[in-house]
Amino acid sequence: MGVIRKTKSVEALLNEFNKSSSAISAKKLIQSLDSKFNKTTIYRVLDKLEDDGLLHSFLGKNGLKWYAKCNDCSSNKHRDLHPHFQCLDCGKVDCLAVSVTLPKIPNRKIEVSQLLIQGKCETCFA
Amino acid sequence: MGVIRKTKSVEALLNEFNKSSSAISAKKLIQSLDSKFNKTTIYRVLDKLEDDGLLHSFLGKNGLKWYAKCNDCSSNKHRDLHPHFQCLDCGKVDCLAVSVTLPKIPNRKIEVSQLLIQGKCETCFA
DNA sequence: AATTTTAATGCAACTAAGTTGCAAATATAA
DNA sequence: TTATATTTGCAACTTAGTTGCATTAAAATT
Repeated sequence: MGVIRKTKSVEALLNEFNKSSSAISAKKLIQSLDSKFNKTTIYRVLDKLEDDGLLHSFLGKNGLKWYAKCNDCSSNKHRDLHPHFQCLDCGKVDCLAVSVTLPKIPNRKIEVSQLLIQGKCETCFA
Repeated sequence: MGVIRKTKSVEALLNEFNKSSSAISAKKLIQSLDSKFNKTTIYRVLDKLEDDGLLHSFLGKNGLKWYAKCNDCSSNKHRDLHPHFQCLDCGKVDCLAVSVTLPKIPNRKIEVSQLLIQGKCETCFA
């Protein structure tokens, strides 16, 4: 969790997340930035940006890793229930600005929780 | 979705799920039954049992695939919000017998949803 | 500004979960 | 008992993500 340096890769990745409000998969980022950076670098920078609270990650369809910008979740240390919606047709993932109340679970300590909702998005739901 | 045959592998796998009420990862099943069946067979039988509504699957930590017996979820076609709890210490996954109400999402068609809660289980939460 | 320290990068090789094609074996139907 | 259809094992493959290490670049120190 060292201080984050202003490198080209950090800049390029943050730029990708500023371009769209959707979540982006690591796979997609590697494809998009293939000519500029090595995939190892991308995985490592994403990791670091998550550690530093600028991004949060979650698993989508097929166990693929997705990242999205943190808006207000940095304050509560990612312990809120952050729902994501993935379209099973086009694959797009959106962060839903909705809060879900967790069930009560006695004798257990909740650290993270993720809710993935899958179906058809506005565009594909004709 | 053909008729399921009473083969040794089907019997062995169902037996594993009858032994414990916890969910079991495909990885674990392959390890347990390594001497008896090929991993390909295990993946295929799990697939089939899920198709036939005897098991349901979801993704746990690191995108690993987990399976659990269907108790009452076969009736509503797996469209209920079925929460799972995974212990980040020992890795165990339990199906929680709690129902969670989904947020309202306009213009989208919800097909599946999964809620994974991670933290420390009763045993590891000392 | 030059040098030292520390972190970031690229590369190649690796790991591991899950998949595929095909021939052989086994279960069910006829 | 024979014919048909499904299941199995095997080996080879796919692919997202990781690791070690030498090199490069950023920031701190002098």
